[in-house]
Amino acid sequence: MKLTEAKQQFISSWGAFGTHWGINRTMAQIHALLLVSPDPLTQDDIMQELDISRGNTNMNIRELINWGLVERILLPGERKEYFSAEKDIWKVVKQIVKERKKRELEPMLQLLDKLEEVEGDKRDKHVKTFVETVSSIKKLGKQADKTLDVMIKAEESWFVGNLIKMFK
Amino acid sequence: MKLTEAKQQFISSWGAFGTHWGINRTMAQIHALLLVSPDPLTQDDIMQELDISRGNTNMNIRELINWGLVERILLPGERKEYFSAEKDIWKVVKQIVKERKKRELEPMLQLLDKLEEVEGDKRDKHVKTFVETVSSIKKLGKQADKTLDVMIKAEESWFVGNLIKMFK
DNA sequence: ATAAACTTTCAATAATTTTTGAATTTTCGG
DNA sequence: CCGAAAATTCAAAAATTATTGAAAGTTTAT
Repeated sequence: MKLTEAKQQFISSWGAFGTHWGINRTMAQIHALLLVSPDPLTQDDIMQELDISRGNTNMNIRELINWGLVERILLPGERKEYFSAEKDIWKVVKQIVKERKKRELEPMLQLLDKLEEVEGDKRDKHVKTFVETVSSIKKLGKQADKTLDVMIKAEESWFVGNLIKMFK
Repeated sequence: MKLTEAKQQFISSWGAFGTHWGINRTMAQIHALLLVSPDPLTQDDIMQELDISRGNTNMNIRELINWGLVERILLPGERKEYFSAEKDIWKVVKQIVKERKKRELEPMLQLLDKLEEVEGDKRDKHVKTFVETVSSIKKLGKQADKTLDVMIKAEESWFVGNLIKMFK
């Protein structure tokens, strides 16, 4: 397979992958393109490669920057902004985990804390099932939260090493 | 907070949560409703509680059954089908992990295997960056795949116990 | 201060996804 | 086997989400 074709496939399937994870196709595609580009690209480069509009490109680059996955690079003597993606995949994964934890897991745990305190007689099976369900989700969620905290701080080698030990 | 309100909030936020994970709102809401219902519900019960159409209800129940999160229950002497969700959250998580691994991670790893073999001179920085990116994603993906396999087979107590040890 | 180069915004439009509900098919007690 | 009850299908409609592109805003070199 030629590089051009391989690149296309990578970008397109990274995009499809993204949509299964609540990330929009274009954002994932821009990320993929930057991941396999040896040098930083401009907004125009990206527009051209992916054949998308200026506004769309701009919006999604900004979103990638918000997620901490892409950085803006200013080359001395150049007017244009360049963009480059973090290439260390472990860092990328940690960054994504960190953001999703903050945006999704933490608010969910807060809500569950509130919901657990529902009024009503625990002998009523509706109340009982509700509280039990909420509590058990909360319990697992809290554990996940702690685990992810450790992961976010960990070096890849340390983390993988420990996982391997665990499975022996 | 009253049970009715708490239930509403739980269902609605579980639905919103789902949409961040590529699951449609209604499917997640039906799941949430069944999770907090002490007894199995019929299609009509679900339609009524969530105020959605028959077709929609049917489609999403079937999808939940495909995911292995809900089971069909036939009560003796009853014509109607009843539905019930697995209440053990650890089992639910394992089931979701299992399905997503099969549907998303495994195909991605297969693709990366192919893309890694791209033709071209490794001294060309475009080729080099492409191969390096693909390889490092593949490496991490394979590790994740193994870890998830262990998790899928594990008992909650064993798994959590080991995680705690790891963080000491 | 100006103008060219570049970035950002956002209302309109397009594409995609979800939902509806009526029609069809299946199931099962009698 | 019949008929009513329940389940399923699917084309059309609605809702949601993504994309465009032109206009407005910024920045920088001179």
